[in-house]
Amino acid sequence: MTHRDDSVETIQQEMTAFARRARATAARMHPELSLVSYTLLAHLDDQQGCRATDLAAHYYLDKSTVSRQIAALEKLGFVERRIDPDDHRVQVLHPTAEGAQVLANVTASRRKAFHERLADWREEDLDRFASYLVRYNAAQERLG
Amino acid sequence: MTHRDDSVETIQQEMTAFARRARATAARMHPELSLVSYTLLAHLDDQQGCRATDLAAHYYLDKSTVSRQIAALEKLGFVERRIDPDDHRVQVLHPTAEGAQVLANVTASRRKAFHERLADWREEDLDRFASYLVRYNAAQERLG
DNA sequence: ACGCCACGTTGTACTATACAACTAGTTCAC
DNA sequence: GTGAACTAGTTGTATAGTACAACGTGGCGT
Repeated sequence: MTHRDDSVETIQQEMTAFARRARATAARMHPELSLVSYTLLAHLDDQQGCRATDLAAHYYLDKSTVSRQIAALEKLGFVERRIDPDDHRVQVLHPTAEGAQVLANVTASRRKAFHERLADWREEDLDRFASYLVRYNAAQERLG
Repeated sequence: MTHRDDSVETIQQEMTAFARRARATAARMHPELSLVSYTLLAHLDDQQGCRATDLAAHYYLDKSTVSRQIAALEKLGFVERRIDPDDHRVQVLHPTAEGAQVLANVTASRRKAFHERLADWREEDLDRFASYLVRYNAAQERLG
């Protein structure tokens, strides 16, 4: 095995280990908003509202999955639907004031946890790590 | 927001994006062995056998979860149990020949996919990326 | 106007997971 | 040596997240 193989092996193992744990960790830290709901709600907030179909496309989720996730978020009062007046099939989804508030709290607390984990990293390393992740994810998206 | 904040934000987003997709991607590529079964089987192979309890501890899974995963792997003929003669509560788990074979195939194919994704990276970058991931995961383990 | 497409919901099924209650073996204190 | 406390693993039950297929409804092109 070359050194290159070793590195690839490690990346594979560590990414896998991370993936296995992420959901559970997120659930433990934020019982009020799962990793998925958080991601969807954050996207709505970021995009200033969008359609369920857009969420599904963006996150490679089935539309039925998104539909149920949104239904749950609506039931919690975190999301509201606005029927598009120009096309009555379309619902534009927006965070409610309460949803935005909860999102802000969870975001702050997640950010804090990440900062703790990365506290003793040099800025230069953080920078490189961030760009490697972006590059890696882009490649995964491109190659399936 | 400082540059440091930016980097942390990016790392957070990209790690989250990755986590969301990993399971589905793994399932699509290897329907015969889910991400979890793969991980457990690989650990057995690596450790030359171990107990269910060890798997649970190592992967932060409930023992019931491991019990069912192992039951499934046994049903597929990929794992066998050997009762510890010194302690009849204990089952030492081992991959079967067939299990080892399937594991080898999946490992090879996963490795290939990772190599493709990382094909155009310089060795130096791979090396750094690998060590960043190890460092990150260790920190997460330490801090919950 | 008819047929097709787009958006979303609902029925169904499956996987991964946790927690609690349980069985069965082991060890230790006395 | 016997009973209490512990450990390993299984099973019952519940929940979340997900996909696929069938469906209803609304809009659009010819």
